[in-house]
Amino acid sequence: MKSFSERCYEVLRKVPTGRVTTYGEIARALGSKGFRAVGMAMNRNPYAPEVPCHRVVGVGGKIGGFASGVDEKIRMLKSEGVDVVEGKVVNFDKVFMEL
DNA sequence: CTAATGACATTTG
DNA sequence: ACAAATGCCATTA
Repeated sequence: MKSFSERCYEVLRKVPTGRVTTYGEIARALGSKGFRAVGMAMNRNPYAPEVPCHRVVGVGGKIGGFASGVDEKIRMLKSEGVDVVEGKVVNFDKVFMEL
């Protein structure tokens, strides 16, 4: 029996480079509305490079937060081709990955 | 087992 | 449109 967090990692690891998703989508994909619980799992993130937790943003493409710092998260996204301005993802609708 | 917390989202002011 | 308050779920103390 896998914990809720592992479930998040499973779906999140499906997100390819240059693409982002939201906490709500992940929770919805798991059949739950615990957006916050998803964030907790991301913060722990035991599967560092395997699970691209930095590709998870809030609704509307808002970056929200990051364990290593929001700046680091934005930097990684930009490095993957996702443009971020003012802590928000540009072209969010285009980079958004629906689960 | 109960209480408190958090990388959110939605509803009010 | 922005800021603050409330509600939600799972995890941790």
